Formats: sequence, C-alpha cells, structure tokens
Amino acid sequence: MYSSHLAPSGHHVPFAALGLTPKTTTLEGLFSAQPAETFTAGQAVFWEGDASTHVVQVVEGCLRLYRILPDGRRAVIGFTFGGEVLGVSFQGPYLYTAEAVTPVRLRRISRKRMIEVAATSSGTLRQQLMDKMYEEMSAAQHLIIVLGQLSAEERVANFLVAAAQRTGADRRKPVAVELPMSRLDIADYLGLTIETVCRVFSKLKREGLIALEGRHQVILRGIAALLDLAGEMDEDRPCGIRVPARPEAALPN
Amino acid sequence: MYSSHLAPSGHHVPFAALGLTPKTTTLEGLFSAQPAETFTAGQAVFWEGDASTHVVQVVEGCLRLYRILPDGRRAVIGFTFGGEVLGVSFQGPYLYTAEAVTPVRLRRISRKRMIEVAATSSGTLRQQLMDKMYEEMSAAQHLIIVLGQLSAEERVANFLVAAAQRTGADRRKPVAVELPMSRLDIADYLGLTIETVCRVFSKLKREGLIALEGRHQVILRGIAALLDLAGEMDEDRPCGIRVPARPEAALPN
DNA sequence: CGCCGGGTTGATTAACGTCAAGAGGCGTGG
DNA sequence: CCACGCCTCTTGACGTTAATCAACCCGGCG
Repeated sequence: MYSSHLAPSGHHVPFAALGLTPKTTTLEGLFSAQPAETFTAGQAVFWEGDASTHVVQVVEGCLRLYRILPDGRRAVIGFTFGGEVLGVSFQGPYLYTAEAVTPVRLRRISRKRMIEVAATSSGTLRQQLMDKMYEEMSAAQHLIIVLGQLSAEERVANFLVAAAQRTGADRRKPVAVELPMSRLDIADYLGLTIETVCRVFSKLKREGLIALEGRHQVILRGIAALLDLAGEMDEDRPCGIRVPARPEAALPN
Repeated sequence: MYSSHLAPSGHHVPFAALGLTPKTTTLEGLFSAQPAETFTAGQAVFWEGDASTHVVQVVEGCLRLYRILPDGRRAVIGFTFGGEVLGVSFQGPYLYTAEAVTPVRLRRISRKRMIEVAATSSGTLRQQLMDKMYEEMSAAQHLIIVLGQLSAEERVANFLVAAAQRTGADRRKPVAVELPMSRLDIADYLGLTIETVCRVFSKLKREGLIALEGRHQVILRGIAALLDLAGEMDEDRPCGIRVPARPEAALPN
C-alpha cells in the first residue's frame, strides 16, 4: 500500500532496472553511493541552528528530532525510523536537533550536491524531493492538529496508530509495535507529561485495547478501536465537508 | 532585515531592473502577469482535499487556513495576509481549506506552469520556491511548539508578537496591530476556547501590556514585555544549546 | 544484594473548558 | 437619524482535565 512514511526501496526500482534513469538521479541512488555512518544512542546527528549542509537517510535505528525552548522545556518534533529521509525541506539552518534514540546507521549526502544533481538531471529526483517535502509538511500539519485539538487519550491513540501504520502493518489485526523511545520522549512529542502518558497507556491496557510487553513494545489489539479514540484523525483521511462557517456561501449543496 | 513573512515587493526588484532575469522567471513576475480575483468575506478560495492546481498570492485582505475534524472541531492552521504566498509546498491535494476573513484580492498561477518554468528557467524561481517552502515549514514547526508546550497566556502573547512582526513593525515602540479575524478564529488557531482568549486579552489589558481599540485592533505597548510572556519563542531565535540529554555524546565538541 | 534510572500509580492543585448571563458594536429598517 | 435586534465579545461561576508533587515499583548492573 505504500504508506507515506515507508521505506524508499522496492517501488522505485523499476525505473533504474529499465535503465531509464541512471542511479545517481534518484534519491536512493544518491544515498546508496554513500558509506553508512553509525551513531550511538544519545549522540546527535546535527544540531538546531547549524547550517543544513546534509540530507540524511536513516538506514536502521531511530532518531528523535527536538528543539529546546529558552526556559529548558523540550519539544520533540518527531521521530525518524529506518528507511526514512530527513531534512529535505531545509533551505536555511536546521530547525531541530536530531539525536539517536537507539544505535543508528545512516547515510548522508551534501545538500549542495543534491541541488546540483536535481537542477541538471531529468525530473525524477526533483519529483522525489517535492514528494518528501510534501510528506514532511503533511506530518507537521497532522501534529499541529493533534496538539491543538485532541485530548490526552486521543493523542496517545493517534501516536500508537501512527506508529503501527509506519511499520506498514495491516489494520484489523493485532500488531506488535516497537517504541524505542522513552516515555519522556513520547510525552514531549505529544505535549503531555510523562505521568499522563503512563496513565493513558494503563487505561488502554485495562480496556484491553493494548498490551504492554516490556517498556518498548506495545501490542495493539485492533487498530480500528484505537482509530475511534484517535478522533479518527488518521494521517490522511480528510474530512473536507464543504460547510463554510459563514452562511454567505453555505446555502447551496 | 527582510522578515520571513514580508511582502515580496521591493527587495527583489533590483534583479529585474538590471535585466538579469526576465520577469517571468521570478515568482513576482509570474503573479504580476495574472489578473486579480476578488473574494467576499467567508468565501472559500480552495478546499481541503481538492487537487492543488494553483499557487496563490494574496494581494490584499486576510485568509484563514483550516481543517475540519470528523467530529466537527475546526483547526485553524494559519492566516495569510496581503503580500504573502500560499500553498507552495503542496504536491498532493490541499491540506486545508482557505477562506476569506475579509474581502480579499489575490492572484493565482497554475502549479503546472510554475513547475515547468522552474524546470526550464535559471535557478532564481527554484530558489524562491525553496525559500517559500522553508518558510512554510518554519511556521508549521513554530506552531507545533506553541501548541505543544506553551500556556494560554504564552500562546496569545506569541500570537500578538507574531502579528506585529509580520507587519514589519519595529520592536520597543507601541504598535497598532490589525486582527481582522474573530476571537473564535484566534481560539481555533491557538488550540484554546474563545473565552480563554478573551480572558487573556483582558488580563494583558489590565496589566497595561496591550490596549484594545475596537474588536479588530490591538495596541501593543512594548513588544519586549510580550516577548517575555511568549516564553521568548520568537519566530527565529533558536536556543541551540548543545546539551544533549544523554551523557554519552556530551563530552567532545 | 543493593543501588539507580526509568516507569507506574495515587493525591492534590492549577489551568483551562463549559455553561450561563450580560455588554457592546454594527447593520438594518423605520 | 435613531431604535431595534442580532451577533460577537466579555465576564463570572463552576466542572473537568491534565499537571504537579510524591511515593513506590521494577529491571538492569555494579
């Protein structure tokens, strides 16, 4: 089904296989030419405010993306897992720090080179970059809605469902989801406290919607039920009912 | 100076004036060739979920950008004012509905044409598009932090300061800011209720930080004080202190 | 075995939402 | 031009949610 967050391998191979595009004109091609670097847990890949000199593809492991506010609060902006690409839409400095949650293997390419190749090559790479930017934008706006409109329970349900979708798990079946990050990471991501996250986890467990297997694994018993709780704010299920707030344009339809 | 939200006129003229770039290879050039359309208050410019066929430049007036959740809640994602450009980073369907708050004049160009010109022209337009996308991303991430981490008072202070910056007003002086949108729009934008927004406005007024001139104008007496309240979360003032959470990587550098 | 850090649970408090009533603009119609 | 009514905004009383404060648990490691 090709979820918007999934690994780049597979679906794009046909192009290269047919010889229509030399491999350096796709994102995957550019990345695969780079050596893999490794980071230990807690190590930063880049810092907020640094010049965004590189674009990163996580091969394996999990990164947390965050900013520190002047008073010390930490806002986690997102997490990046194996197979995902990071920081495509940066034109100025990095907007957040990226730090390894687990040991991480990743590849990076220089943004300068990527731009050059995009400018001189046929449209494939440009298209891929635009797609990635749109994904990043979609994710950001999804988070805006979660943080602005949803209750604690809805936020956690959303987080769990999103994590499940990201692995490509099929709905309706129980799925085991790895959550390598700490409760504090989750709390800072969802705009809650660690205690509230715990309590919601416990509540969902009592209600039989999830089971906790150790600290870093959750089994979702039926994504559908969780989706209800999540306010059905599934990543991409627009509720574009054409009902403007003001009466002027509302009468037809 | 060139605040990230400012009107495109002025600073980019030199290029065209020197004849270095034909006018159709800049965003301003493309837009200025289009006729201005007008929308009445409450009228939608485009709808969430529609194919994002056009990029829009608001000439005059104010748009609100929002999504409706399945249960009817409304999340306002942002506002667009005269001189600003809208929807550059859409590669799939529009992620929100854009609706006129006031009477609006705007120009639009087809995305298809914009992409074509960007692909065939020199780098100027491509650069401008990337800049706009980065701006949109910065704005989204700023909102994520406001919604995820800040208190009601901090959110409102932030909103007021951001509105002031957007007009290009210089700090330290009292500034009159136009807020054409309703209290409900502000509430849905800040993830608060209308009553809470009112109460914070009243509190700031009691404290002498602002004065309310009618429903749609606020006078900020000293942006500096408001910035304190705002958690000093100024649009771009990264607090990139290199203090990782884990000790492992902290020692070098 | 005991310590330590992260996680969980409980009691209390503070912040914000909800419900309800009243005030103030603004357009319309007399 | 004024009066009325409507809609938005404002303010107050009360309820709910999530934060805070605090204790305890549990698994990993020295």
